[in-house]
Amino acid sequence: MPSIRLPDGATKEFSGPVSVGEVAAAIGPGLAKAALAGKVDGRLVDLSHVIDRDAAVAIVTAKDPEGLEVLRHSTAHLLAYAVKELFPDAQVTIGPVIENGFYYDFSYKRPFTPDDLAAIEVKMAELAARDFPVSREEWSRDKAVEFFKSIGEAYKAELISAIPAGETISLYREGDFIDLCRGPHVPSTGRLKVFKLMKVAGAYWRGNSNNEMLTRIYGTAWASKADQDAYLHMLEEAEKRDHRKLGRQLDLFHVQDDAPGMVFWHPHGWTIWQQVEQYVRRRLNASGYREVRTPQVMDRVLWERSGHWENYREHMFTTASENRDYAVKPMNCPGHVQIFNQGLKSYRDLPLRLAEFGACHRNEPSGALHGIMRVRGFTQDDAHIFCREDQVQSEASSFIELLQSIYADFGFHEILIKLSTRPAKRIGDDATWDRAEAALSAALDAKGLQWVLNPGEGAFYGPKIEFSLKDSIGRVWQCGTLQLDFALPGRLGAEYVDEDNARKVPVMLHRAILGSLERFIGILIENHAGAMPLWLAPVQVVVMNITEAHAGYVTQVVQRLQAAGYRVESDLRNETINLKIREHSLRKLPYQIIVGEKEVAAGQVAVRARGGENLGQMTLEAFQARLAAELPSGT
RNA sequence: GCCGAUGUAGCUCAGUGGUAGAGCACUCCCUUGGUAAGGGAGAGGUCACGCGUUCAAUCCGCGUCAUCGGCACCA
Repeated sequence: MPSIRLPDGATKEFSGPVSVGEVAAAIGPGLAKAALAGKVDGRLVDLSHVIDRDAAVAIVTAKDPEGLEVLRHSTAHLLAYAVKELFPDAQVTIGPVIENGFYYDFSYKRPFTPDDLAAIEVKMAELAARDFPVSREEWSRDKAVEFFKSIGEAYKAELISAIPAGETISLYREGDFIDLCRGPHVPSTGRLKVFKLMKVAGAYWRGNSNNEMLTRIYGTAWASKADQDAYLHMLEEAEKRDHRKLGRQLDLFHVQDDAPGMVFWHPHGWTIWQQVEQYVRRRLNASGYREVRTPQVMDRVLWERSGHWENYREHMFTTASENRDYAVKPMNCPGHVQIFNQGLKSYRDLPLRLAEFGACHRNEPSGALHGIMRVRGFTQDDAHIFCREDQVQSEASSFIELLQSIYADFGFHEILIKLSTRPAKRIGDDATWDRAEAALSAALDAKGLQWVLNPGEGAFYGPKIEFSLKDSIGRVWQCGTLQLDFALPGRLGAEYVDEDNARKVPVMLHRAILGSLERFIGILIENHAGAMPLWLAPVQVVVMNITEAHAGYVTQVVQRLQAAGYRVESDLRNETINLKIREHSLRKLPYQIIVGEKEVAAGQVAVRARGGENLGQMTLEAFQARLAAELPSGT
């Protein structure tokens, strides 16, 4: 006599064991129709799951996040079913749910083509329309291994073999297709109505690049056509703010085949760069950092001492001259230690904070390159803090404050923090790691910050904090980092004289706020969809005339604004005002000034703001006041 | 690096085994126009690069390079 408690607090009594689907039907026919799965005492189960005792039950529909997951998972199975129908000798492997959809990896004698994808999608729709029931079966592990081997599914057999012997596993059957799965699934394939296959890609078996490459098919699935259309529309919008596209359209930078992974910055792009760099420079100077500059190319021997030659040799660009081998610097830290090493340092000199807009080169794998976000030549807003161990916490603390303040000036207010602790393979004794991890977590806690622990993910030489920011369309970018290093100062012979007159090795903190300037500017471009805020905009104001007669007045206005420090252009072309406005609007300039008969007569300017808002006529003083008010105070 | 796709005018893209096209941009001429495209004419390409097949290759094959989408990598 199970008594079923529903989420709204109501209870329903049943005279005997009852399935989740029957509970849904007892609540109402609409719900029974919408039901995809159930939650019994918090556990997600199939609609066919039978309840034989008192329980809390919730009916899961496509409106619930879990329901959408079930839908997507079942669609992944439908994909596998369709592939097996069309390509019987393809082998299935895994097919999980991911953000916005799912994928399924197959092993097949040839990769699938976009044409195959279209055919598979048609087959999926056909199998869905036939509305096969999806049923759960429980098998013994050994029987399942035997079965999948017998039908030639080596990968599935391998996956199941990894499950402890004697355990019962679940399989799901729909039509002629059966697959290992924890479930739950929708009750029948007819529930799968809104889906689309997106792309094919290669992926390594078990994510290991030593293994064979499988063919992965990505798809998306939604509760309604409207949801899917909205998602596809969002993808189109995201494509429009692609920094590579905007970089070309706005004439900011380019890359070309002759220099893969290196950026050619054009005047407008470089103006943005300079605003960013000079802003960060001001903030660092005001925070006790000393800016330095170290060589691009240094002798192999130095890289051997630092350990880079041994560990990262294949990622370094090298060169040679007169019987000496050199490497182009992939990091700035060894150079900074050389500066620290000049002259005997006292504990009174610590903490010593050396900053550099350091241009580094790393020979990234060709497949990793991506616009200006992942490049081979990049510039870090890098700095190394040499300090005593007892200064780590306060240094970490003031770094975090600086980072938050800088992110806020760039308009990023949501910051995600991860603390990565000691990995299995590491140097340094456990007591030192204890103190280091405690210092970092204490610095975070003292600020009341939310952070997540990333156990075992620290560098071999010390724990680290990673800072990620969320952009205007919700994407997360890891930018800032703070890493403790117990190894490098010692390897490169850094030491200072402490109060007790003993020579000691300083602790070094590697830290960056923006990370790579190339990448950060790419993020800014995508975040603002190319419409940079006034303080970063390459051209802040354009002044244009309506006819030739007003050209002189335009030039005066431009000169006055330039004298006030603004980045201003004139547009005196013999073109219609409509064309000029259109072109400068497409360039996403913050302000356009229009000068004609009326403005010259009144000694004023007509102002048009980005977005098409006509602000009407005003004096140049009033316009300048408006500009000044728009610049963030810290910038 | 691995799998797949792509590479044609400055840009966005059509196209064909037989001397290569559009729109925009560019040049020149006309137009002096008040808040998102005024009109006309013209110029512009080693069809990524190399080697093959063919009477003939931008097109077919092989290789290289780069870009794009993933995977792996990211000190």
